[in-house]
Amino acid sequence: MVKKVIDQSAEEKILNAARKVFIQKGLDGARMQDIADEAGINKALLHYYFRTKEKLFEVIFKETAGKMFPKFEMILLSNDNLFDKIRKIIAGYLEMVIENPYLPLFVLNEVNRNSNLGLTSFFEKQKPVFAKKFVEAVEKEIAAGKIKPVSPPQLLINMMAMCVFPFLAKPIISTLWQIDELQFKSLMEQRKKDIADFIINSIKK
Amino acid sequence: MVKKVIDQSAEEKILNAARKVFIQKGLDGARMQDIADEAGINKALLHYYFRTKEKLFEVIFKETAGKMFPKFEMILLSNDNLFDKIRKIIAGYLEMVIENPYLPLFVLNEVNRNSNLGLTSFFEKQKPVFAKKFVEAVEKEIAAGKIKPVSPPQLLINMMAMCVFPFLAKPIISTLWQIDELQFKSLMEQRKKDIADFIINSIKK
DNA sequence: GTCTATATTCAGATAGAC
DNA sequence: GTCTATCTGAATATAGAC
Repeated sequence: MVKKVIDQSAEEKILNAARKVFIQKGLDGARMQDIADEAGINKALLHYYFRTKEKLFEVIFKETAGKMFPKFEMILLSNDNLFDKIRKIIAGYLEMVIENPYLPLFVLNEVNRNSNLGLTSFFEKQKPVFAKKFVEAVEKEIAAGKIKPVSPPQLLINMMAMCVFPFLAKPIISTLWQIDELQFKSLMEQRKKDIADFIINSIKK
Repeated sequence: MVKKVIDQSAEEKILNAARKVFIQKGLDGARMQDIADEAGINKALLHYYFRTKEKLFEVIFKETAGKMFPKFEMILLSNDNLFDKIRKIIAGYLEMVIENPYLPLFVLNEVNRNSNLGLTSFFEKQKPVFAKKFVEAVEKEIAAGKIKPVSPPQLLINMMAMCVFPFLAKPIISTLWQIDELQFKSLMEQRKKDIADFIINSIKK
């Protein structure tokens, strides 16, 4: 049987709807009815495909969390110097967050939940590869006397913080500086360069 | 009638319990039964004092959000130079977050909610005083040629980001770097100095 | 003011026809 | 596979005794 490409299968419709609703409202705030409405089908079908709300959520979460740790290994393995690596990581990461502004709060909420959905294991898989390479890259430059002796974990935390935080605090920032949607977006675009400069200025000798 | 000081009034017990439960689980995740249990009283009394769950939540939220914008005016009005002001703001802010590690996620969640509890107005009250003084302090130093020409909003975002973000991402950080509760705490203590240095290194000429 | 018992509403999940 | 109708449990909220 030929697969239709124009309209989505029920399962795809559900996943798209669930993604939208869960990311906006979180696990507790989301309603199966909301998801069904969004998908244009009925509640029963959600359970037919995914059995329970938690299982459906888990699918969405795992898929989503994957986006938060993009393919940095490639950049870290490249021949670029550290500063260029940092620029590329920040640009790529900020790009992703600009396109998925609700993603950070969604992931952070779930990660801070008590009853963990086995995502600790998810991040543990990423750890050895990524963290180790990052530490190596930084320590090499320190040893070479190119940058100040900074703690690699602190540096990485700062990079992530500056990319992600403004999207978490968007309502506060918009109110505080009296800016609208468009101005906020241009502020974020501007950050692509600003953050990298900020970081590099701070660590270069 | 003499007021007892040893044990709290029912209302105080409720507020303490509600604070704890709401901050940990959020509005949607919290259960009135949890709050009643925590307070050592029964559900009916919650409604007697606060009518609805939403009203109780609102009380807790407003009280809590107040802590997030501490008394920076005092520091900004002081005779310290900008670098010392920055050091003091960061130290004070980080201190507060270390003592209330669940507070940032709680506040950011509510602030990002659609059906706002009138907290936009809350932040609007703080805006003119704080933001204006901060801009003035930064622009003065730029004009004097003491620091590089940085955007004050971006600078403030960066400061807040570096203070708050590690507590939002604590589970990720702990897993990524394989550290326990104690090590995390000492990492955060270390940040008090690190962040200020990081910022100042980045903007000084 | 504080409790027990109960009403009410709502949401997740299932049964069963088509 | 997809629907309507329904069950079941849970959570907010109220009634009413003490």
